[in-house]
Amino acid sequence: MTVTIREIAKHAGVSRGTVDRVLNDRPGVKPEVRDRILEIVNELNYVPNIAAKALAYQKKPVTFGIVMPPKDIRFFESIRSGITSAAEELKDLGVRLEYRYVDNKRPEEGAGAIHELVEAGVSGIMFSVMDDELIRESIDAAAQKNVPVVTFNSDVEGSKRVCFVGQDLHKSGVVAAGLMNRVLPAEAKVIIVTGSLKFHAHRSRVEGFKQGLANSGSRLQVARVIEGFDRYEDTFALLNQTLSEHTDISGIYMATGDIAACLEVIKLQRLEGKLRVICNDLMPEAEHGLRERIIDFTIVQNPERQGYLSLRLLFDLVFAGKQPETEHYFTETHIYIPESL
Amino acid sequence: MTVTIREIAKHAGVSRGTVDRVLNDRPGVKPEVRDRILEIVNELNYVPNIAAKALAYQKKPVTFGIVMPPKDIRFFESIRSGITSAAEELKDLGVRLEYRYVDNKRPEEGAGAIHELVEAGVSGIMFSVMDDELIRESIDAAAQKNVPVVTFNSDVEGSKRVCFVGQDLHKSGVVAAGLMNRVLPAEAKVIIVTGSLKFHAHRSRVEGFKQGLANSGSRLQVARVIEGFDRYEDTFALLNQTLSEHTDISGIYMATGDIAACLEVIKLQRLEGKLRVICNDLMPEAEHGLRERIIDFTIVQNPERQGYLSLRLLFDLVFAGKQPETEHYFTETHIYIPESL
DNA sequence: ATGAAAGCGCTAACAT
DNA sequence: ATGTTAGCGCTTTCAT
Repeated sequence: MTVTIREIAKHAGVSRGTVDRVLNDRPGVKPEVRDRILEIVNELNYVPNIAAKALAYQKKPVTFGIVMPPKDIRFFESIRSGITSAAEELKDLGVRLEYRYVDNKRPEEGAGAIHELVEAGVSGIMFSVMDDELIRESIDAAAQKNVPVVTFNSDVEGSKRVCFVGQDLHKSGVVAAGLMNRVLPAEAKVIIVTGSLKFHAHRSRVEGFKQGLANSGSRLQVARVIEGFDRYEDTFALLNQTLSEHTDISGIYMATGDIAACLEVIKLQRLEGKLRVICNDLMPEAEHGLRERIIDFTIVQNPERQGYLSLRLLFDLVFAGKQPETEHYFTETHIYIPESL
Repeated sequence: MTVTIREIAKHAGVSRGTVDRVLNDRPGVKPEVRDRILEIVNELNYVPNIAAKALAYQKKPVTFGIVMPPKDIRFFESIRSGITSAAEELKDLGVRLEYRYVDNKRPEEGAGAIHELVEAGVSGIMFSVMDDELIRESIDAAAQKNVPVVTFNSDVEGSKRVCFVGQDLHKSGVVAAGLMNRVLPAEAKVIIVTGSLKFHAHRSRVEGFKQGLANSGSRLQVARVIEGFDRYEDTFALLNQTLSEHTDISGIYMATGDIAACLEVIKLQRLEGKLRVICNDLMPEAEHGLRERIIDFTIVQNPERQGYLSLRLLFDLVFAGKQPETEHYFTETHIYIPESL
């Protein structure tokens, strides 16, 4: 027999309305009554019926806000598709989505979006904008008003977000090292391309790679780490120069940075097939590089799943009161070669 | 405004009960009325509300039957975990599961299970038992009685199952070839281990592998294809013999077969690290081989997803009347190395 | 502070 | 053959 609100009410000798008030933290119940009801709820192991809840909410659908970089950022496409498929499943349960696209470089936009959404009465927020003090405050303010925030893809550490869903950057570096080990001879030299070592996110992959080499007792050498600052020109110039100067390089790990620039340099120097190249993610340039057989492997961390899971976690929290089981949800690491496309 | 049954009824000038009868193919409606209602349903683009449906079904929960090999078959563990997580999501919508574990080698058990489940009144069946005439008949009989069957992991071709969810065996072979190409020198020799070339499923991977080599213009040579009939002894003996006779082999593709046997032979001949070994799936032996660095890669096709998707498809079909979009759903192909575990 | 009752959209049992 | 109505479990509004 499933326990319903009616049951609880009967046991407590009150009306269902009162039980509902208690369960949803609404005011207007004497503390002692509230306590007694909560006790019974626990004792009887009451679990709300989602279908009934969804049906009752029909008039005033539950809305979740989503704050992320603009649509034209290709990287977020697959995350969006994951969100969409979760939304598809939850549509039947009356869940609506409200997107806010903000500039990653302007924390005030992200913070503003959160504020707006909270004012608009959303029941939860998915958030993916680069870490910043303004944003942290904004998330905490939302938490204060009982609007849970789930960060995805990039975390806002130290904030009161309920959890983070994203990649394990360190691990992707370790995996890249593992691959290099398998495709290169023992003492080969490789270089790493990253955005900027100042950023934790960029550094993680580089560190993972180095640690991966160390852990496996590899004798591969990292000849150089190039910081391209995610700009085409810088990446192109530095990589071009490095490869000209060091003709004994046999592998490149594109940890972060402009893949197109990397591909161009390789073509320019006619190194196609002579270098083993590993990059991350399945953006169009990476796919292109794979198909052209310039890139050997790309390491992907299930972005669809990131989107799907974030929304699902928010839903479970809001609808079923189910707290996330961990603070960090990492999506699985997968390796792609052209044949697996 | 969402279109409800009430709306339809109003438009058609009938009662909601009648509309319900039409929508659920229940008897007792004049054909002309039925047609008119269906017309209106289409015109107004009616979509049933899942939450309401689930709530109404509360008394008599919808049950899906699952027929698969016994629990002790490790391979099905991850598929089961995928089923479980879908079931978790659907529990709130009143979905119940009824498992039947049957011997893969005894078609009559599988056929019997389907029959029983249909008699027991399940609303749909997930099925994974090896192809056979008896089974085909049983699936068709279920279809006749309006009980949809989704096959997963291994298909029952030619039957009236609504769709199949599983691996793309050919593709896994192609990917294996792609990997071999990258880790072995141009003219190296490899051998393939399979169960029996008589079985379509076993053959597919082997063919995929060969075709993968051909397509990429590889000069790798397949020195031999060994049929181990999925038995430890046969696999061990044949592989041991082959590797003794051909000392110029530099790679093994374990397409299908006993991985433990393969690992033993390699250890026996002290070939650890000298051979590049690629296998499939993430069973305990494969994991073990990966960690020991005897197996270089294992190719996995998302078994959790197979379980999850099969149940979800069944649900969508039964609850929302959503027909599967394709007859074959293939899960994604992923490559694992020890570092990605 | 608490109770009673009217839905949310659909199903099923009962009436006509 | 078709209409009516009482739930399914929860929320919310209106009484008390």
